[in-house]
Amino acid sequence: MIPITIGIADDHLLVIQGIKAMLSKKNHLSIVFAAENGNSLLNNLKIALPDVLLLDIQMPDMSGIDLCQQIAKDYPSVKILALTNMDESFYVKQMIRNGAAGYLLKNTDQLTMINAIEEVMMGNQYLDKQIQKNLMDEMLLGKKRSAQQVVLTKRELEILGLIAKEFTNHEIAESLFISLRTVQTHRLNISHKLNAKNMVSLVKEAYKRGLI
Amino acid sequence: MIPITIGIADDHLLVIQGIKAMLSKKNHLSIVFAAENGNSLLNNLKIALPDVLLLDIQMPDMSGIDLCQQIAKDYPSVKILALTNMDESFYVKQMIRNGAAGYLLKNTDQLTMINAIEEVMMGNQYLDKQIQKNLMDEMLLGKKRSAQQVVLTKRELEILGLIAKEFTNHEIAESLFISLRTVQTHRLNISHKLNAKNMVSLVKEAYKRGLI
DNA sequence: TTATAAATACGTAATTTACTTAGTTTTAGA
DNA sequence: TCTAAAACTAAGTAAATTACGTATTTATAA
Repeated sequence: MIPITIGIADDHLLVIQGIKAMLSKKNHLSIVFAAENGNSLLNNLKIALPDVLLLDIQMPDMSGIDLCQQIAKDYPSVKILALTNMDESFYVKQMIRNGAAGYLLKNTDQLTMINAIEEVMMGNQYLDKQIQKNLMDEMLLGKKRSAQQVVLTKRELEILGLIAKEFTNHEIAESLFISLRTVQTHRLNISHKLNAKNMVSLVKEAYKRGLI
Repeated sequence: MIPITIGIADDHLLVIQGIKAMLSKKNHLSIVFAAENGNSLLNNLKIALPDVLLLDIQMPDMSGIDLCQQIAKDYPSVKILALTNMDESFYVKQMIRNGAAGYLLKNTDQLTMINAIEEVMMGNQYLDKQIQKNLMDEMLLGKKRSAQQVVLTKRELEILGLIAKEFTNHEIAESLFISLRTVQTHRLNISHKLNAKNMVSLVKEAYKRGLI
């Protein structure tokens, strides 16, 4: 078996320890670093590039989704394997689009994780079984297409985030240095994109997207 | 050091592995079981009672809060140490009220965890440092008298539920056969009770109360 | 029986939202 | 590099919602 170097990025020490424990029995897998936040991750990458990076989506200082995009661009040789609790297809798509080679859920077991690592190492894509099923269902049943695959622009997402923080339109306008009307327009556009009837839908969406 | 037996309940294998890894270096700590769901936990307890139980709040089949209450009642000798991501005071209070001996956050480190285990084993209460600070702040600053302390009337709760279901005030009025103005009054009263600035707070509250 | 809380209801003013149209700046692709 | 599309910005007007004060009728507990 070819040796594989692995980097870990997760804000929970417990999870890092768990990963180490799961992988420690395999001699061909070696962990070269474990970062507890986005910044530390970027610093570690400057020093040593792993073959595979296990990347959590929720990090204290920056979004794993953004990190993924940046790392895929700056270090294309690194295979990124998303490792997270979020099983919503929205996140999966977002990560894959941003260059992730695979998507693993945190309730995974040892064999699955090692398998996933080896798959992405070989250049294949790896998706968690449950995730695959969800995506399939969504496709075939054409179920809820709306909410999740709607792409909000950066600005819209920013404003949705502030709405979720209980900012009034006026406060949003002030904090972004734009006109109240512009905020209203953005908000309305978001509502339309999400097919939202009122604020409640927006807040629910904000929850789904981890803005709350 | 006195030997301590430990049970683990967490739906993430990774976290279980992490805990095991963190505790394995200590000879006086022995893990007697690790359950991945509430049912399995209850079964394990029938076989072997640990001194300390590390209990996650989020479980696939049942709520850790309910589990805590049940276990504290059925097995009062077991010291329950909540181990979770939820740092909201609502959960902390709920767990402590339901018989938990301590509350630990998942971003904990090895020393803290072992310390917490030993504290609750000795009959003391253990609260995560950050949690302690939050609770203190809440008390001293009298900030938000914290969700659950506010008592909503049956009607108010009913209306909050409908708001959360994206009903407009008009629709609520129709479905409850009351005047629009009455709905408005109820909504306003709820907002006041919750110290809510706008709909967003209401929806968040609805989430907290499990109405969504 | 009498306070007390809950549910009901309205008037008015202020704020927010819906819908439309449109100018300017970025971004991405040919 | 140039151009078309997308994103961001902004506003007019009408409709809906919300804030706040006030008030009546039930239940309910002291």
